[in-house]
Amino acid sequence: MKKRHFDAVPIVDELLTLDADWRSKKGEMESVAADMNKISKEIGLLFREGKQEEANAAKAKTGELKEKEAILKAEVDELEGKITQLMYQLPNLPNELVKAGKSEEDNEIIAEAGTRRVYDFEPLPHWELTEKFDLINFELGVKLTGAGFPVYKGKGAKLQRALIAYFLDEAEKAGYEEHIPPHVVNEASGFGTGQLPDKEGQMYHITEDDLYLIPTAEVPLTNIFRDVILPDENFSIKLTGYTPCFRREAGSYGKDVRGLNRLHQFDKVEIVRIEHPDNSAAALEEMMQHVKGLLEGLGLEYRILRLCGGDTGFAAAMTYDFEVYSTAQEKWLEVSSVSRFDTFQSTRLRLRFKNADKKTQLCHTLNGSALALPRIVAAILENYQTADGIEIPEVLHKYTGFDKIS
RNA sequence: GGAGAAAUGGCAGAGUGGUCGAAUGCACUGGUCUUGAAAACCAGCGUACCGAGAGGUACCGGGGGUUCGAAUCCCUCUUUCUCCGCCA
Repeated sequence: MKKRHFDAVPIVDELLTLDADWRSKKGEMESVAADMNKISKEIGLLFREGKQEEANAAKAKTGELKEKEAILKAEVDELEGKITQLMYQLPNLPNELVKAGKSEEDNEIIAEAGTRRVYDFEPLPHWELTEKFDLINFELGVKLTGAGFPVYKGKGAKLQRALIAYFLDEAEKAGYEEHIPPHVVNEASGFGTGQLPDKEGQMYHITEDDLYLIPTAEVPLTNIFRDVILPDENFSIKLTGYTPCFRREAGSYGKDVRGLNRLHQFDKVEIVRIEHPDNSAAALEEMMQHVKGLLEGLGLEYRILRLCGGDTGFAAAMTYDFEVYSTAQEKWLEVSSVSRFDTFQSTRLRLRFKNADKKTQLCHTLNGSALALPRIVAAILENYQTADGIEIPEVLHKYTGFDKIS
């Protein structure tokens, strides 16, 4: 927890106190309940035997017990509520590989690949390219909705669709089963994957129906397995799905949000895995290889970061970020985030399996973007630009039907 | 949106105030029998929590209520089905 710069000690101390209190109160309550049940049964017997007077005498005794039980129950409920509240405030325990650190400056770069594009002309940033070739209209999005909701047009739209198809096909080849989930979820789903209550303000909330627009397909895909007990320990569940993602992202500003760098609505193909705890590390590795494969397929220069404690999300035990280099903006853009959650989500989801001893045990969950579109589009436009147009990476040709934008 | 019906264990399906955590069938697990299998027969077979254990508590869609006692009665929400309306 220290790695996160999160002081868990006061919360844990309070939890321990509350828990001890809860145990004793609960024991007391249950013994009162047991007495009540016993008396009720006796009354039933007396009535059947026609002993009205004795039964009524027994009834008289219950009043006090009943009252006592009600008081104890209220106390137990209150303690349970407090305990749950506190537990929700505790982030996941970072994996041993995760280094301590405060912010993104402390993240470790663990791999770099690809070659830097050099230009014999002055490269344009993607927001100028999209305008020049009429691929994405940001102003139109403002008119229809607001900032951060661009309108993709013509070859821009086609490129978008091609990338989605490419990512989904690759995911399918890697054994992930495609799903098209709802784009709106209920509160229970938000809690299941840990967006609630931690990221309450990040999601669009439809108050009238108490539903949330999904910030990622992770939420509906993983919640498919909420309240599920897998029958045995021989499982490895791999899901994928394309969805739009909606994020309020309050408080961001400046050049970081220019163009496609940060949007309120964007497209993403997500991969999700439900794994046996012993297989969690291997699954994470496989997912990394998968994402690498996509980036190499697209011919983009990228690097992989292992996030430090402070930058790792609340729910994750370990996260690897993939960034592609934008030559025109001269900066790294995050295009994927692959995380293992260990039992953090499965605890909230009540997602378990029956182990060899027939005991229920919590599964591990993992997920990753494979990939998030807008910044990939930005990188492709910028890195594949020529003096008079934009080339399309080879792997996309069969999806776009064209190999050049001009 | 309007009218009606329903929600019980993995599934099917009894149960309308007390001995019901819940009949029965199927499925499943173990055993007998068999060279093996099937069939038949016998036994077992929900989940969570508290407790060292004995045991206890809670759960019959969710929440609340009536009662000494609720699967059963009342209120409410959700979901499903049927009919009507509307609709891509």
